[in-house]
Amino acid sequence: MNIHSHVATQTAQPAREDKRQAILDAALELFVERGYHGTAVPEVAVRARVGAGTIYRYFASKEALVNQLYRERKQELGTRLLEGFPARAPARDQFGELWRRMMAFARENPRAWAFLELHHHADYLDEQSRAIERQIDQGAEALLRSVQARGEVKNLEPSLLVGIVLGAFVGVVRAAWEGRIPLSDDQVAAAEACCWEAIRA
Amino acid sequence: MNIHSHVATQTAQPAREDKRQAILDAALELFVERGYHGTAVPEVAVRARVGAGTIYRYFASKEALVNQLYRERKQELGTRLLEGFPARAPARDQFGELWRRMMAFARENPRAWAFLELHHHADYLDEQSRAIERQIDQGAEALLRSVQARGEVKNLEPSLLVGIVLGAFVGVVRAAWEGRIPLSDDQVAAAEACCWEAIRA
Amino acid sequence: MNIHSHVATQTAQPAREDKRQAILDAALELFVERGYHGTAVPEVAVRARVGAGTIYRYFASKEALVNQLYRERKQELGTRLLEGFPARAPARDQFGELWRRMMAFARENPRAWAFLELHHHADYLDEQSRAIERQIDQGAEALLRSVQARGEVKNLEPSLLVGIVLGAFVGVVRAAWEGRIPLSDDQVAAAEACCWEAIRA
Amino acid sequence: MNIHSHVATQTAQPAREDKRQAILDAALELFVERGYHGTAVPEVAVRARVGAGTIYRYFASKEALVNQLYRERKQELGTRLLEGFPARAPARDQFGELWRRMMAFARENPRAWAFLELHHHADYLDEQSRAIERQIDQGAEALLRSVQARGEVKNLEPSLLVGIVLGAFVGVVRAAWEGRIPLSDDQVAAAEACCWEAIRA
DNA sequence: CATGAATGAGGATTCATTCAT
DNA sequence: GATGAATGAATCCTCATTCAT
Repeated sequence: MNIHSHVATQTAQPAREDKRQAILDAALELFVERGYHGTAVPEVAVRARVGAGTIYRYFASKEALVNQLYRERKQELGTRLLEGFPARAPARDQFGELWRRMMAFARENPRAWAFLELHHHADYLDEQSRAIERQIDQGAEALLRSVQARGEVKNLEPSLLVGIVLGAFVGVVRAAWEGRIPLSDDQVAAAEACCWEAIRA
Repeated sequence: MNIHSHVATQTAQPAREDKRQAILDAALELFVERGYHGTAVPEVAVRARVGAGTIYRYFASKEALVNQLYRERKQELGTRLLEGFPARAPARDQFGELWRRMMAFARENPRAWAFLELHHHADYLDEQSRAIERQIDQGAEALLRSVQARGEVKNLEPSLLVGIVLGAFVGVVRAAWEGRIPLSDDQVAAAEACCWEAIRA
Repeated sequence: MNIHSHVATQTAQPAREDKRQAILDAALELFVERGYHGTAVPEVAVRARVGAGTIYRYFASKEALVNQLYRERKQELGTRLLEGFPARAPARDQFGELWRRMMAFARENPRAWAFLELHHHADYLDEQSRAIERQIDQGAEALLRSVQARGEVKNLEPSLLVGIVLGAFVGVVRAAWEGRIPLSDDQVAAAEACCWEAIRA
Repeated sequence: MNIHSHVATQTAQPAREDKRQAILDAALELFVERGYHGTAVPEVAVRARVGAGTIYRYFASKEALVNQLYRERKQELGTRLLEGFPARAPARDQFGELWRRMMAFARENPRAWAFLELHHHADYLDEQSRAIERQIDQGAEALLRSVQARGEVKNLEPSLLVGIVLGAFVGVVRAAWEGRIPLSDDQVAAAEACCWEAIRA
C-alpha cells in the first residue's frame, strides 16, 4: 500500500460513503416529514443531490432503503443505550442513566428518534429489521426488569411499567419536537424525576 | 302516507347511513393498518363491500374521507372527555376521571384511538380538522392546568406534565394494543396511580 | 273516446312528450356549451329536471341521444329550407330565399344551428344520421347548382361556391353568436348581398 | 471537449426535441379526429410511440398539452400572416396577400388549421392562450380594417365583413379537407376573387 | 313509469424502477 | 460509476349505465 493508493482510498471511499449517507439522511428527513408511502424516491434523490438512478446503486429498492435506515438507526440507539451500561449501580442511578442516554440520542438525532417512533412495527419492515427491533427493545426492557428485580420499583407487570416510562419519554420528546416546551437540561431532569416517581416502589 | 311507505323510509334511510358508516369503518381499519398513503381507495371499497365509485358519492376525495373520519372520531373523543366533567371535584378525582374517560374511549374504540394517534398533525388534515384538533387538545390541557392551579401538582411547565401523562397513557394503550399486557381494570387503575405519582406535588 | 279519456290523453301524453323534449333541449344546450364528450349524462338529467335513469327510458344510450338530436334538428332545417321552395323563381330571388330561410332558422334556433355546425361529421354519428346529413346537404347543394345552371352564377366548381357561401353564412352567424355584430335585418340583408356579389356571374 | 461528447450532444438534444414534437403531433392529429375530450392521453402516447408517463415529463397535464399546442400553432399562423406584410401596397393586393398567406398555412398544415378552427374559444384554453388568440385575431382584423379605411371596401360593419371573408375561407378549406374539391392554385385564386367581389366597394 | 343510488370500466396522473448514455 | 429520461403498473377519480325501490 503506497501513498498514492492510500490517498485515492481516502478521497474516493469517503465520496462513495458520503453519497450513501446523503441518501440515507435525505430519506430520513422525508420519511419523517411525509411518511414512507408519502415520499417519492425521486424526491429523496433531489434532497440528497444525487440522480434518481444512483439510489439504486446503493439500495436494492425503496423498501431496502427504509429497512437499512431503520436498522442502522435502531442499532445506533441500542448501542448507545447498552454499551458500557453500569450494571452494578444502584437502581435509581441506572434508571437515570437510561433516561439520560435515551434523551441524549433524541436530542442529538431528533429526526432519527422520530423516524424510529414512526416506523415502529411498520409492515414494510422485513424480518431482519424486526429481529433488531426485538433485540433492542427487549434489551431495554431487561434493564428495567433488573431494576425492578431489586425491589425498588413497584411490583407491577414489567411491560406496563415500560409502557408508562417509555410512553412518557416519547410524550416529552414529542412536546419538545413540536415546540410546546424547550428541552433544557432542567426540564429533562425534572421529567426524569417525575417518571421515577411514577414507578418507584 | 301508508304503512308501506313508512317502512320503506325506515329501511331506506338506514341503508344509506349504513353504507356511509361501512366506508368510514373500513377506512379506519385500513388507515390504522397501513397508513393513509399506504391504503388504496379500492381496498377501502372492498373491505366496506361497496363499489369503488360509491365511496365518491359519500366523500369528495380520499382526503375528504380521512378528514371526515378524523373529525368525527376526534369530536367523539372530545365530547366524551369534556361532557359533564365534574368541574368542582378534588384534583385527584378529576385526574382519575380524565384518565378513566380516555381509557374507556381507547378500550371501546381501540382502532379509533390508534387512528387519532397516528394522524395527529398529518399534513393532509385540512384547516377544519386542525381547528377541531386544537380545540380538543386545548380543552384537555386546560383541565390538567386547572388541576395544577390548585397546587396539588408539581410546579412544572404544564406542557411538560401533559406530555408525560398523555405519553404514558399512549404507552400503556399501545402495550395493550400490541398484546404485551392485558388491559384489565386493575392494570388500568394501577397505571393511573403511577401517573398521578409522576405529577403530584 | 269520452271526455275523460280525452283529457287524460291531453295531460298525460304531453307530459311524456314534454319530458322527452326537456331531455333533448338540455342535451342540445350542453353539447353546444361543452361538446359531446365533455358533457356527462347526469348533467343533462339535472338540466332537464329529470332523474338520470329517466333518460334511458327515452334513449338507448348517450350516443342514441346525440344521434336523435342531430337527426331531428337536421331534418327540421332541411324541411324549412326545401319545403315549398319557389322552384321557378329567378335565380337571384332563389338565392335570397335560401339565405333568408337559413338565417330564419339560425336566428330562431341559434343553439340548434351551433349544434349542427359542431357535430358535422362527428364520429359518433351513426349511419342513419349520416344519411340524413348527406340528403339535406345535397338538397341544399342541388338548389345552388340549379341556380348556377341558369348561367347567373360564376362558372366554377359548384362545391367551391357552396363552400364560399355556406362558409360566409356560418361566419356571419358565428360573429353574431359571439356578440361581435348585431344580427339586425339590415345586417342580414347586407351580408346576403355581399354573398351574391361573391358568386354572381 | 472531444468529438465524441460533441456528437453525443448533437444526438441527445434532438432526441428530446423529437419526442416532444412527436407528442405534439400525435395530439394534434387525435384532437382533430376526435376532439379534446374524446381523446385519451394513452392514445396520444401510443400514436407518439412513447410511454404514457412520458407525456407528463413534457407537459404538466392534458390541458397544458392542448394549450401549448394551441399557442404554438396560433403563434405560427400569426407570424406567417403578419411578418413583413406589405403595409403600403394597394388594398386589393393586400387582400390577396392575406388570403394567400392564410391559404399557404392551411395547405401546408391542414391539421393545424383544423385544430385552430376546432379549438377556437374552447373552455379549456387558459388565459395565456386566449391572449394570443385575441392578439392574432385582432391583428388580422386590423389588416382588413385598414383595407376598408381606404374606401375600397363596402362601408359595412367591419366585423361583418371579417365574418364573411373568414367564414368563406374556412368553408373553402373545409370543402377541400373533406375532399369535395381539389385545392389547386386555380381554385384558390378563383375563391379569392369571389371573396374580393363580396366585399369590394 | 320515474328515480337516483350503486357500480365498475375507463380516464388522467404518479412513481418505483430500469437502462442507454 | 452516475445519471435522469423513459416507462407502465398502479393510483385516484369520473361517468355511462343499471336496477331496486
